[in-house]
Amino acid sequence: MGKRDIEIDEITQCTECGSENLNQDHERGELVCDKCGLVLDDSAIDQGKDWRSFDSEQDNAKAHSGPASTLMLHDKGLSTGLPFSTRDSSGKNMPMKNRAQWYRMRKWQRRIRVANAVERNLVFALSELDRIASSINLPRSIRETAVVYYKRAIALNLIRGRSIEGVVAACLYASCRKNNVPRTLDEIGDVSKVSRKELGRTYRFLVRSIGVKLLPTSPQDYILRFCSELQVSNKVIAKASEIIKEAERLELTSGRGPTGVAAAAIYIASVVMGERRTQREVAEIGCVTEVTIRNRYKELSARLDIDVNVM
DNA sequence: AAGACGAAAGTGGTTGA
DNA sequence: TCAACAACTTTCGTCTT
Repeated sequence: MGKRDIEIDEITQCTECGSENLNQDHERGELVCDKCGLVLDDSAIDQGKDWRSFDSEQDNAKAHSGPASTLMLHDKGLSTGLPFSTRDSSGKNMPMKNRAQWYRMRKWQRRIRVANAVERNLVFALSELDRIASSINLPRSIRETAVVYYKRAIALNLIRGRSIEGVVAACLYASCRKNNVPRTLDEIGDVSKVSRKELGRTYRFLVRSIGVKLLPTSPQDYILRFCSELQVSNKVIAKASEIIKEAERLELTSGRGPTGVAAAAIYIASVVMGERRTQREVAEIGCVTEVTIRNRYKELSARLDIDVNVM
């Protein structure tokens, strides 16, 4: 019941994004924003004395002792290794019989440490995964698929030589695509700690290695999300997906970036249904440029006999 | 003034020799 | 490994509403 608890309770809103979904991570002593991942308070550790004291003399004597254990080391900095030696603790030569036992103990000690390393990797990866997933509001099922991929990646020893963050982000990206709720590489790259480029590289390596079959993304998969961000009516959504269907039938989508096609379809639909959004608005949400929207929508309107000017 | 349009040059990734 | 290539972006000037 230190005074820190009280101070933490006073922070109710993220200073960065204003979200009130704050998450107290007692293990790491951090107060974290669920939405953007900002650490609002990283010192939520009770820094008071370890024991109660009953008078001022004891108070001084019983102040903090030694560094706090830390999760940054897999064994919290507390483990002990067994040295390779043929002598015992008093410096005498060890009898043969004991050496074998000593050797076995060393072996198990090593194995336990390895197991801890894997576990620590996983703990770190899962927290990173949760951070990314919650900051872009990915549902639980997506996270679970991503965890499955990640565990497969560990089993295949793919992590070595790559960053944990990178592999985690790649797993999430793959999981999104697998579940037909695609996020773009940019969207995931923005909230993860790795560059878009590295994310793409890791992702390609990942799907090849763990053998997940991923179909190319359809623009259709983006319609709902983009539309809801644009706040257009259901009529526009229906129209947009109708356009996409036609476009796919006429093979106007192959080789084109799905986000560009989706954005153009939404733009056309918004104009046709009388709920015009500017190219810039749609472009921003679709993570493409206005030029791309223009190019796509010229192709689409030409082939689909939609005259945008008549309305 | 804001949005739409289009030309031109630049960028990053894929493909095939 | 390298060059060719298509898609896409960036930038900027012009036209339209």
